[in-house]
Amino acid sequence: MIYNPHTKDAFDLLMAGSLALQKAEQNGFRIDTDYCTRKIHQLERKMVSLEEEFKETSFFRHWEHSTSGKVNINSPTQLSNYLYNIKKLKPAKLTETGKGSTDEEALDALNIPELKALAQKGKLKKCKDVLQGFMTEQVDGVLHPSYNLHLVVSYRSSSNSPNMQNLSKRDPEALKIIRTAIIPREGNQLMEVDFKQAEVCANACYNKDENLIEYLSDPDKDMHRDMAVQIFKLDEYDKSIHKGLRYTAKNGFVFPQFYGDYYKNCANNMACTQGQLPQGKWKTGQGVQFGETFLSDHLISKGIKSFDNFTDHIKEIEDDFWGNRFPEYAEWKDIWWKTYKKYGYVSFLNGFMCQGVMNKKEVCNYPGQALGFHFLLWVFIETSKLAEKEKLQSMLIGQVHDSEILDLHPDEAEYLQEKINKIATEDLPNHWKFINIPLVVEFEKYKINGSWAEKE
DNA sequence: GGAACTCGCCAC
DNA sequence: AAACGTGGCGAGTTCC
Repeated sequence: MIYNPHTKDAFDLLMAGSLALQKAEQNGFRIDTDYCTRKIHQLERKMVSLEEEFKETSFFRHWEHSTSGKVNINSPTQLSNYLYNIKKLKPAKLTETGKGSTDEEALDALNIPELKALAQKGKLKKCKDVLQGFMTEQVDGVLHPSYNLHLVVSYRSSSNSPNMQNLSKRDPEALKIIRTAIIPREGNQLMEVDFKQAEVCANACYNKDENLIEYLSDPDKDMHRDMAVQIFKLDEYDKSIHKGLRYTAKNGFVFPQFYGDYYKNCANNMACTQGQLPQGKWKTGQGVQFGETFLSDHLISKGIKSFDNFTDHIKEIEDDFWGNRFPEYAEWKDIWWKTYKKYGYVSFLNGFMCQGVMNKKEVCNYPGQALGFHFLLWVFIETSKLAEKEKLQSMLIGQVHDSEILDLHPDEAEYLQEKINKIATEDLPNHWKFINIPLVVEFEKYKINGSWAEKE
């Protein structure tokens, strides 16, 4: 993979970008070191008791008894060997190299209650490791992560020492443990500025799909909602009841499809992993509940009576998705792939290019990933310039692909929100004329003197 | 005794 | 025909 900015504009974006990021690295994230120390000890105590609980199970005693050396309960290799070679259990799934998997999903499928304490200990250990990482990296109570612009094939950024781009957010318990450690400067508050659907917007700039543009331009339209209605055959969408199904449609169908996944994986993920339904024929009272209804009862009432029925249904939806809903997007993928095969490289809208050996999915995914991040990088640079020019007390401290994080002085909140909104929604589309959809940013503020776990 | 690999899991 | 894109990191394990 060879890639380089091949216009001055692209070169300038990376130059200005690295300077703005350097400034943010220098500012850094303030952390509560006393909290980290306390929490690490507390987590260690909980881990010890969970480990003791696990070691009293007959499951563990049998594992120990049937192993020649010393058992390391933290070793996925040893666990895999015990479960699949010694006990001869059938793995629910295999790893990349063809061995029996011991990830959460695979272990859940085995239905061994004794493993629950072990899994819980693993989760706490991950949290502890993050907090310990913070303590290792902090200088006078401040984290100075590195943000890299030169490491990611798709032109996104990466972060390390510590990685501030993968802090827990989905799991509420892990979110609280980890993000309570991140605090603003005295009297300040943390604020995130997020692009709404950055990568989808970026893709629309390339494929110019009429219906996709319509979805992104009309605030009342919502593709994830529409897909939930279609996938689960809802008579009408009720936010208070069907929010979870919308989430499943978004993360189990729309995004995987955009990245190149296919109906079988999507069906399995949505029905089994997220919907909690079994592989075969469905019975009454199975699966996740929404409102008063079980998923199995609802789908059966709509004529989808088994996993195989559901898979056929998702196959039809996939055909409809690319054939009728976003046909120009599908066409763009083919043209884009042909262009790459003809010339051996592809040129991006904002002056970057990539060449080298790539498959179709890579070739079709990189432009959107790059541009989505470059929307943010452009805003980041302008925000940084603004803070310097106006000698603001607020400071940029980090970035997560489509969002920027500020350590905000409350007196400057209103001013900055107005300015950043203008930069993102007016100045940016003015700078890159190929932007063919309205860009939207959302602001999330956290409590004054409160941590990154306490929304305002 | 360290480099390289594998696995699992967090984010977008 | 096959089948999810981009990262970082820790721990365990294997290779040299």
